[in-house]
Amino acid sequence: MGKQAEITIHDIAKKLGISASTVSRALNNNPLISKATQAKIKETAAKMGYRPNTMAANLRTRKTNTIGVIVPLINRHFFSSVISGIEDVAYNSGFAVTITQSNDSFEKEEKIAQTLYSNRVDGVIVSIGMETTKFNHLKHFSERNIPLVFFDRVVDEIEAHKISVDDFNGGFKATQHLIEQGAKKIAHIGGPLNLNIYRKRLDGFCAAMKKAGLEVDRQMLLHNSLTRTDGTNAIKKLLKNPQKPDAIFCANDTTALSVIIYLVENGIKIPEDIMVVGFSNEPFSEVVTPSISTIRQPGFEMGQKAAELIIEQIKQKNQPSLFQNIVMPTELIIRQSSFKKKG
Amino acid sequence: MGKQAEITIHDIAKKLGISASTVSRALNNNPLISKATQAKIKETAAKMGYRPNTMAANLRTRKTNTIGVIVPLINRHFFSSVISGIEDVAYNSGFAVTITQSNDSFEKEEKIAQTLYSNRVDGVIVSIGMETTKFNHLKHFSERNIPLVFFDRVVDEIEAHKISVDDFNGGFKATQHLIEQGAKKIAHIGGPLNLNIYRKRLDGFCAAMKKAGLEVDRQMLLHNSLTRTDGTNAIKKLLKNPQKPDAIFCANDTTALSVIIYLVENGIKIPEDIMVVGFSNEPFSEVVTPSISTIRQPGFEMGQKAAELIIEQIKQKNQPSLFQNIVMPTELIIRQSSFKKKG
DNA sequence: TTTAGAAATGCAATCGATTGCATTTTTGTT
DNA sequence: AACAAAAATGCAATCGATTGCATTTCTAAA
Repeated sequence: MGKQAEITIHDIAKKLGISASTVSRALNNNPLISKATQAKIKETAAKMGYRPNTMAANLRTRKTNTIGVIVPLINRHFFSSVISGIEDVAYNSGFAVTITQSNDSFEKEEKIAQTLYSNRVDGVIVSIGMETTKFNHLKHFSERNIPLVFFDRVVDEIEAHKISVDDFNGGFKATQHLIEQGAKKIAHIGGPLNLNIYRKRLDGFCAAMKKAGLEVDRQMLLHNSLTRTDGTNAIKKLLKNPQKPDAIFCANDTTALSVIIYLVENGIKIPEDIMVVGFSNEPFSEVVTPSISTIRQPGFEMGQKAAELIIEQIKQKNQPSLFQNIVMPTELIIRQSSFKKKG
Repeated sequence: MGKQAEITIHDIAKKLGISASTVSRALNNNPLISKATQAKIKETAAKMGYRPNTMAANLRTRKTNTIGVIVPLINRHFFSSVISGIEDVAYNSGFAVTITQSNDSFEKEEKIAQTLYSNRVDGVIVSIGMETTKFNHLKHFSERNIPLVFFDRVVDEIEAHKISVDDFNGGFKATQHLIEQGAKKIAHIGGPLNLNIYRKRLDGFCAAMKKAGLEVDRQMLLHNSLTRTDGTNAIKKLLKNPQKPDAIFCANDTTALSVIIYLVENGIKIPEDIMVVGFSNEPFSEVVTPSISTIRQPGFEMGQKAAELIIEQIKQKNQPSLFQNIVMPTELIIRQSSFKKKG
């Protein structure tokens, strides 16, 4: 088979009768090398089919030009949007991206973090898993001056750049909208409270209720993992209450979808009997019937921003004295599932 | 700041008064090392917070334990499912995964391939972009004995393992189903014909038509990039024909969605006036109204299989004499957009 | 033509782990 | 106790590119 030998700078050097250092410098556009020599070296390198061995360079320079990314699940629209944004910016800055998924398992998240460290990634962008309540595996990075950027599911306990959407405001706007549409008994199906995105959405919900002088009924607050099944169970539970809700704010669109499907199946009218608002603006939200009112999260842009921040940190070597806490604005998208009348 | 120095096997060796080779062997569970020494070394390594430097090992062993993945767009349900499947298997076999997206740009695909090679990934899993008609950048891998596995958008010209769904059969089943539902004038909105998945879907379409003794009307065959906009333009065009279709087989769900939305907006009844079938089973297809009949593609499983195949190749070093061409079965999912009566 | 200074190139160590081969230590047998 | 065989450990080269410092070559002014 065409078992081509691997070509190194030494091969090029030998062929041209010069030293490897000169070849290395020429290929890196080092101005110490004369234009003539550089041209000759580059030409020969191309002709010989030379491809630099990044590992060797990495080992020597102690840089990998690689950004590690940890997300709960790649195959989720929001996360894959973020990844896409990260990849976009990283690629244009000459960085590779290593993607890993924790599957919301703490154990896997820890192992992944170790692997990324062993691979000496230059920086890590992470959104923590649902089970994560300890953070040593992540502190490890900042302790070693390896830039860390959190997005969406951020960690308060660690100093780092953080990018999140305005979950509080999102929860607030969603709830206020329901109130404006005439809701009085609003339920909330939220996520695990160890994740502050869900705490904040809940806080926003409560704040809007309080502002409107409405009571938050304990029975109307449910928390689970926000899967399709969880959503169905939650709506069943809510409908068993003596006090039935006239509106539900779900902490994600998946749950909202479950709720809607269950309600439609059981002949309960949306939005007339019960209004529903979700969170995240998943692609299906727009096209389902009734279409789901939701809070838009700019995933791609968050990814871009995360990559920009981490690359900036990587380039300026030492940790910045001031960490940014970027809160992306949320946008309420009103669709059929909650639209009765002009607010 | 806690600027921890990096710990190497030499540090461990020095602390224990032994040689670095012994430390290296102990950490790699080499049986040459006595149990006692090994235990002591591992303990000390843990205590000192040692983390292996993968780059150094990689350079020496000429392996990276990394799989490169090239997809057109990460942020697409099918592709992110595949990636998720790849990551799943790779992680469990100790491989890292570097993900890149070509954005369907040939230029970017070429550069990405170079970068992956420079990073000396152990293997590459790829689904080519829409613009790709030349393959030197990919042949480069197989010529250098770097395992290559294609999925979905495979390349006939290169010998390698290939994993695709049965696009022909998918197209055939979709069309046959429409015929069974009473369609006579069936249109097809397909993708670029340089991608064989779209050629095969078209072939399946034509075969089913021929089998039923139906004519394929040239006017009823459109090809574009299958975006939302393309879909809308295509349906507009089809409706302008003197001969209007009574059914449309779309080569992906996105196009089917565009078609459906346009038809609904214009008061054309689905499936009564026009039936629609898509391809891929995107998450929205199930929940849109009318729900979209489609062909299921097992993305996650394809990713798993791709990872298994490439890892197998990587481990047995030399290229297999026989390349597999795995064709995953497709499944027709009948939903509202095409269901008039029992087939 | 010299020669100082600038420009270009080369030497050799380095990054951290691996590994073939040599050497030392241990074990078991007589 | 002696010694061969087996087990454990160490030495030193290696992977390929980078880079501080030394050396050579070139340029231009005297």
